[in-house]
Amino acid sequence: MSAAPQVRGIPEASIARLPLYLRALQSMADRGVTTVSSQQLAVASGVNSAKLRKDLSHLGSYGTRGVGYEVAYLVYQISRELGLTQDWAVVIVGVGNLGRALANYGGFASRGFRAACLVDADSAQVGQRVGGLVVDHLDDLERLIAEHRIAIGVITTPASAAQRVADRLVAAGVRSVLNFAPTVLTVPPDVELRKVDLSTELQILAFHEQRRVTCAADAAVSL
Amino acid sequence: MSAAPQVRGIPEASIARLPLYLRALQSMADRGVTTVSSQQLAVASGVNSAKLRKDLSHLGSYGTRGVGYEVAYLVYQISRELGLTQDWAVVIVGVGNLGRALANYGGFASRGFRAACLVDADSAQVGQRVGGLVVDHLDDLERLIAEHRIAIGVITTPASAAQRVADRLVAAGVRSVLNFAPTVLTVPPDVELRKVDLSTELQILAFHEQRRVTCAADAAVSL
DNA sequence: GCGCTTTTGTGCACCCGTTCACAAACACGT
DNA sequence: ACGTGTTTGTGAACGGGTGCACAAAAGCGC
Repeated sequence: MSAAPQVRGIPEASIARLPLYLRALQSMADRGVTTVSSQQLAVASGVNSAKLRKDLSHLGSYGTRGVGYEVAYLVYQISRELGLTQDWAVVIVGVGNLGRALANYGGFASRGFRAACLVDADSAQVGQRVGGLVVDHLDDLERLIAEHRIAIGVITTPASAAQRVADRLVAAGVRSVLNFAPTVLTVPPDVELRKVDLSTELQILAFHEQRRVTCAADAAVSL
Repeated sequence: MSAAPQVRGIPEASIARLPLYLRALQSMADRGVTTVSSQQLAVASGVNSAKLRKDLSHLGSYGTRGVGYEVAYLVYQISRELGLTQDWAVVIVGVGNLGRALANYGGFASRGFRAACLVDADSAQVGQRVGGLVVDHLDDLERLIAEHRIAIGVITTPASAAQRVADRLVAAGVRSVLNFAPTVLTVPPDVELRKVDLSTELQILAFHEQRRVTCAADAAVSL
């Protein structure tokens, strides 16, 4: 196991950017590009080139000075680092509009993820076909997680149900949760929880938008 | 204009947490809570209490020492700071699964946002009713933005179309963009761009999940 | 009016992440 | 074989954010 230099030392911020680099690299590979410099890849990823080099250096010295990086090799190394060389089975809990959108989302399968189960608490939804899958009932969550070896849980329920669902996912052994419900979830420290929050993003935009008009008004007054 | 203490000095990280506090506060208000301490609100928001106090102090001294904060007043102040006392008109570009989900999402209207327009490049979609709105054609984007006084653009198109859409939004005067397409967008520096990226979030989870099994394997070897 | 308790607001030290700038390393032409 | 030009990898300075710990302030009971 000497292949891993310092596996545990990669900063979280670098990890969050690796998917970005990977996407840019795959796009380049599709266009037949075989070699790329840190400068080019940085522009394509929208980051600083020094930052990019430092990020890549965390997974090893895979570049050649005076030349750059070999695209295919870098794709492989990043994929391996992110654990995308295997398929991860995902359960989507909550078959509302968003759950349906995710189930139909093509980006899953192409990137190492597979929507293995869809569950909902509403019996009227159970049995429906959504994105090539049949909706199961929430009651069977634990059984489905065990049978399909689910590693990742995605919560697209209303906020009121999200914490209960999270608790059940964790109790059933899921240790990676992606939450779309607009609420704060509490999970044990060994569970990785990430959240995607639409209205928060919009509110941040609204702040900047309002600050703009406020500043404009202030400037008008001071003229 | 002496009401604004230091409008321009609020750190971005604090802004990003204000929506979180606001949600917790509104939930408390609904339950009839009138006063809250920084400790309580911090727990409800999942943050450190000192951080919360520092965040709130950026908008003024709205607390009472020995007592805490008045919920209703804090809701008002945060809403005002975030610019949620007015309604923001939003255009959703791209009526795929995700665009539909957003158009039907109830969380918009309740939080100061209004999906004013839906547009799509596909003529087959135009004229359909989605979430109480009729889909317009992408060709009319500029006219719709002007007529509806659109301030915020949401991009839910395929990645290949996203940059062109962003360019048109910006050219039509939109300066706040929320991008769901899995691609890096380039906009002028005075445009506020935020992104929500599903597959990136999943890939970050996959990294931690894989690291877990790697560590477990390493531990097994060293035993 | 006064001391006691509670809670805010904040100075300070620490840590993580970013960016600059440069030496080491490699390819390539001659 | 050797100099030249290019690009990586990284040391070091910098900046922003976080959390501790405490003084200042407000309410409350007596």
